[in-house]
Amino acid sequence: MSQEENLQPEVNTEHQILVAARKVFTRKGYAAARMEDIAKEAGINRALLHYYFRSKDRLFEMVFDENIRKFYGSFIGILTADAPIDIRIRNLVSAEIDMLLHNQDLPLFVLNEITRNPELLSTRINLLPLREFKQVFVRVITEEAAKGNIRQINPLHVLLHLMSLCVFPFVGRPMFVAISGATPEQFEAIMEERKQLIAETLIQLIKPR
Amino acid sequence: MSQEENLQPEVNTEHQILVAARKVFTRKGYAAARMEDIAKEAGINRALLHYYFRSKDRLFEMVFDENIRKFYGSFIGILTADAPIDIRIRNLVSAEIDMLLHNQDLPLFVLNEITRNPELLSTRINLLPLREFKQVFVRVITEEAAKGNIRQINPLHVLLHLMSLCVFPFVGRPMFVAISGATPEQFEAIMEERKQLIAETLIQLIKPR
DNA sequence: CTTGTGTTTAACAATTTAGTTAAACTTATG
DNA sequence: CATAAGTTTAACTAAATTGTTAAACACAAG
Repeated sequence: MSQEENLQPEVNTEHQILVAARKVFTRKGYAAARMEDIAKEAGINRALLHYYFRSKDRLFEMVFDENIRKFYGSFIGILTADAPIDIRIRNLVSAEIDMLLHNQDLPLFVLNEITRNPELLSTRINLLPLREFKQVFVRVITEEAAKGNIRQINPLHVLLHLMSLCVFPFVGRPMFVAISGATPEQFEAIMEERKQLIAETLIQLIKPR
Repeated sequence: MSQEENLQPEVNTEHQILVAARKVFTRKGYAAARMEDIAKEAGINRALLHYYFRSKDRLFEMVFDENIRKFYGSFIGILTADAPIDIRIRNLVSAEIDMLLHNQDLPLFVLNEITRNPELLSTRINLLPLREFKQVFVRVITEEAAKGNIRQINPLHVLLHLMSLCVFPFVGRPMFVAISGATPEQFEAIMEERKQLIAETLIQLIKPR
């Protein structure tokens, strides 16, 4: 029949395993993640895990690829949109923080795995889109500076400001929660507030002097 | 004789082990650190490691305590000094980045271990000085705002800006290096530049509107 | 020289974990 | 029903790792 093939791709076992693996790997990191944890999370047993995916490394590879794409995925499009630079910055910050609010474990996972194993970036294709984003970013900042819309400034500083302000709160979240006593809801509210604050900070940073 | 006791505390084995453990744990994290690695780094063998420190956990505990103290240690003093607020901010940022340049693996280690095991903060004494720093910070910002030296702003936002801008580059360093191609020397130079940029950003953030 | 502390060597036990395998069971489909 | 793919159970291997132990060794101090 014409509807034979997978009406609900979410409920086949292979996909369930991938979802479970992403959750476990992203939360605990490669070293601390146990195949048993993933099996339990997926509601199956270890034997079936290896039946679908040969090894822990293969599973991790897929999760890492997906996660690193997600990590910078939200950045790329907005930057080259047809809008004034400060609008683009507002949209960029907002999109990035929205993505991070939905994937709070993502940054620590990505930064961790890259630190422990830099070849994840250098040997794989993973680096290319990241490089491309950086080039687009540098070009945009340089062009806007040439037009006089913003001041002359090393684009890498702007990039570091952007990444720092958006990403760090999610990496430092447990420490922030410990010292501030914020609940998850309060943390989320603070990050919503920060969207504006961060955008204003960045606009202030690049404003002609 | 009067000079019998330890003229060079750096060369006794116990201290050598602690230095080695700090290096290995801080670089690789608890889960990935091997007792064998620590022994090799200290130039001894595993048996002697257990002769001095009963277990991996005990060793880790000491390293963690030392590291978390170092992590916020540089913050505390400067904040209450007798100087205009923007001078204090400049000094704070400068001291913090200097500390991080000398302990580049520190932030990822601390944030990682706290994330994987939040009780490290909640059950131990470790949280107290951190809380104290936060209280001092909030008080200083609030007082300065009351005096009209700075604008009304949630001190937690200022704290997050400060931590984000200072700490993140060291957590994201491998990714930054991968996309920018910066050498270690260039990275260090960029961070030196950023001292001023970050201080200006923070001053701009709290400036009366 | 003797003694005790620090140290190495080497072997060992215990535990955890990844990965494999064979057999049995389930279930949808022809 | 018969078959095949999916799944479970249970046992297993192999490797890595922490921690222990006994014996020998080095060496400084009495």
